Amino acid sequence: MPQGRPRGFDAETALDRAVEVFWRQGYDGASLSDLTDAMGINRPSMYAAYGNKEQLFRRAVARYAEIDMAYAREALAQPTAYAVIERFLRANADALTRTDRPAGCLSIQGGLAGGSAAEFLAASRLAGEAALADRLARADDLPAGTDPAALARYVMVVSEGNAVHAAAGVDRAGLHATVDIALRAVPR
Amino acid sequence: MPQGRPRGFDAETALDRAVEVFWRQGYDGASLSDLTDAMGINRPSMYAAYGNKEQLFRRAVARYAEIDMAYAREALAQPTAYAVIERFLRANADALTRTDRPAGCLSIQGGLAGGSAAEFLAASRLAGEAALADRLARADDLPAGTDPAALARYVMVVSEGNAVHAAAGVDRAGLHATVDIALRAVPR
DNA sequence: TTCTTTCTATACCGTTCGGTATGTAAGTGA
DNA sequence: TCACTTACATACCGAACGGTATAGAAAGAA
Repeated sequence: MPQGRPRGFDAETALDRAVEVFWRQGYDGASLSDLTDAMGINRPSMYAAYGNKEQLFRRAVARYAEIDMAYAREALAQPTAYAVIERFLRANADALTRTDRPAGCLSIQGGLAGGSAAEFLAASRLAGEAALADRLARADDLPAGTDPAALARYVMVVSEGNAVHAAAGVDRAGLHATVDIALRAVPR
Repeated sequence: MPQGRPRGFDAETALDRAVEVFWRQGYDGASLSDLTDAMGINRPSMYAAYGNKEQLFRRAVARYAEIDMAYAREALAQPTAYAVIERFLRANADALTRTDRPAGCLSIQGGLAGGSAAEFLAASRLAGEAALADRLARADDLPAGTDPAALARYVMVVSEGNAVHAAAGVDRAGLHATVDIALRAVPR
């Protein structure tokens, strides 16, 4: 059977551009024209390749998790609970203030109020929190009586608060100063 | 000079309804129809009374700060730095999970990505942070070497992270458990 | 009552939204 | 070379957006 004309753009490269637009403008704030302009393709190509705006967003979030949140998986591989948390919060502070990326993080900037995008992002954040709680529960170096789920939630709260601050323009040193204080609450 | 027909609604009551809509749906997510329906007025009355959507939002944020963030001013009046912080974070956790109000806080739900609403909210949050930093700088019970601005930023990070969590459905006990941990980082 | 002023109601404005129909260009397999 | 399949480009769709023109209704002052 004939193959047909091949696609004239790279789907992953175009997705990377979409990530940036959603990151900077949020799900609702990113119009199809904004997206397709940045992706260098036109509307029907986007619909053919990704489905619709919401599916494009989900793909963008998955790509973001794979690329821009790789540091989180590295942090989970640290040997002690304290090292996991410190590494996560430090790398998070750096990721929130990369000069070649929008400030803050896609999960927060994408949208918090109403809509399916907000629900999807909230669920994925809580999944990350659960993964951290699992890792902390498996650590053998936490003091007896430490609640791994509560500690994981605290760490995520700090990272989300830092994301809000980064989006408001607080610089890298400011975020790390917050991490300095936050780490004092972590048992070791 | 003649007075003209008096307004048929109470401007503050209508504003309270607008606060709820913005809180639940965000600035962009709240359409004029959503707003005027909830306020019980029609479009021209809204424009005559408040100016336009953005000015209505600013009035709503001011009203929110006056009513729903009164706890913050009470917290600043506590006698010691530690008491100020503990009271603020506890009352914040309660405010984020009131059953008669949307979950989370208007300042975060209103919008974080792009647009003048996000900038306005970010500036008002930083103003609150500055007020807390001022109060902490005036405290005489903080250990020498404590940076009041950094500590204030940490406290705001925790409150913002908790707001994100509350919007994602975490309950009051969960937020207070985070505050339990967060307070361990506060010098006393 | 009459005049003046302001509020209210309806209907509408141009623009932008997410999404799609349609015709044409560009490749592959026979 | 020809048939076939798929991608691309343009132009368009109905709906919803923020905002407003216009006309009628209601109150106080004279």
